[in-house]
Amino acid sequence: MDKEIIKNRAETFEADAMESITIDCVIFGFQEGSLEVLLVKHAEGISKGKWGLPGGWIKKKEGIDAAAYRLLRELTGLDEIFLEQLKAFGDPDRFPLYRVITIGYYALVKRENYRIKAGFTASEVGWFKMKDIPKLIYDHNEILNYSLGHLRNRIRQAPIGFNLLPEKFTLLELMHLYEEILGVEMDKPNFRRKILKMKLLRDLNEKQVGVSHRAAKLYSFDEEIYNRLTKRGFNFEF
Amino acid sequence: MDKEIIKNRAETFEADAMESITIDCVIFGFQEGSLEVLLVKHAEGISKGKWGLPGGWIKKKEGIDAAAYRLLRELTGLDEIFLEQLKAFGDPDRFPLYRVITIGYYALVKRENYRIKAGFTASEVGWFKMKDIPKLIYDHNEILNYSLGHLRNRIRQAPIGFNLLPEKFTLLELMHLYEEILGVEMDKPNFRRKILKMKLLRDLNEKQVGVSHRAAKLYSFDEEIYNRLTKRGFNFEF
DNA sequence: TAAACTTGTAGTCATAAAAACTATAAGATA
DNA sequence: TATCTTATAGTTTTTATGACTACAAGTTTA
Repeated sequence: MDKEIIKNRAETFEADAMESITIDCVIFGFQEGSLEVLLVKHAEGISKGKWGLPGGWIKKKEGIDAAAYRLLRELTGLDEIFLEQLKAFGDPDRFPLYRVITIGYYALVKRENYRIKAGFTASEVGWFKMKDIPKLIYDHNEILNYSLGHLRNRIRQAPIGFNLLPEKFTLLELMHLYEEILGVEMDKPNFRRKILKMKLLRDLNEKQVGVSHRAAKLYSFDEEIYNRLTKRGFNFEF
Repeated sequence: MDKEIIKNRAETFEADAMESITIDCVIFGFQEGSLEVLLVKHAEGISKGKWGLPGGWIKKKEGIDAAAYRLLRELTGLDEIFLEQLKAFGDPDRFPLYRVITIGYYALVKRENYRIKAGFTASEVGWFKMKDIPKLIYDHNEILNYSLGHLRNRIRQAPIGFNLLPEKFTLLELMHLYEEILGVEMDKPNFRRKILKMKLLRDLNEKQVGVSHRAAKLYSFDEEIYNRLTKRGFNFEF
């Protein structure tokens, strides 16, 4: 997201925002076994018609994390989204018109909750599978690639993958999530054993409904259980 | 490093630099079994007499990594230092006078090579052991704490610890480095076995000299070996 | 010069984790 | 009832790890 675009979108936006520094956000979703990213198509400006990461400006009295949360809320209508900073991207030529440094963030959203906020001014918004990512504006492909690498590391060291799944999920769904993100194949029984031994999941004593085969048990991830375990020295690792 | 400080140091510095955004760098060293950090004491400005991380401004036509390298070179006289970005720190109140976002970096230096560059304008520069870190200016303690956590993760996943050791080192020295940074005790024979099995180190067929006990073999870390292994799917992990 | 001491290096054993695989259970569909 | 699909349980083999013992190679001390 860069200056001119926002300028065209909403002139008032810029007056109380910091100059030369923006936020860009990689929003990951997971659907039907595929990792997807939310992109926006720019309606006007020098990048008209091109796809890019959603982003925006930081207000002068607003922390950078707060700015990222606000942007996400404006775009998706969702609060309480998992969001973390990646790093700053500051190549002097990354934006062609003048110098802008951007701070990259990545978010994980449950697709079941997601809806595009009405009134969003970008001309189009869409989910793209990782293999279908087009050429993006500026250095946004670089930011996206970096975020994927970061996600791969992070998902193995902290239980953040659950943010991409529905509230209730089966062990196989969870495994498919790991397979997709890490790009590996896993063994069902071994995966079950490993994740269950962590005693991290809440067994809901419920089963899938409406599937045309034996229904699997449903589980949920409970932050409290995780915090309790962590205090005792438990260390999530996959 | 924040605006006023630099202003007092060198008026000309600011003219070609970006506004509202700085770089701060955590420089790690390792000596006599202790992890140390390089701090500078500010000579003038509102933080006069207080210790902080070395930092500075980003020139308008300079990439952020390049700016960090330049700063490091100005401060230490060293090129080819291991340097990576941490993340941006952007609390709206982090700097009391006005809004400044800073991008944190961390560097690993070989103390054997290090010398403080003559003519550096900060009144004092010094190495501090982690347990002796004083209260620093602004949010620099937060940046430092974050960098230590990051280093702990990073050193277990990539062979970067070698940047803190002399060119030639013994396995015990390497083990002590890991013990110090990770805050754990390790078993000598087990450590040897694990690191040697990686076939990552170059056996120099040399021994320590001038030690008052049996001399240990010297090894060196060779980037080429590592790259070769990595291509074959090898994954450093400790 | 031998004994004692310090640190380096090699090897063993027990345990735990991971990977590979087999088998069975629980439904749904034909 | 037979057959199909997916869930779940269990076994075996291999590999990594942790704890520990023993010995080697030098230095220092008596």
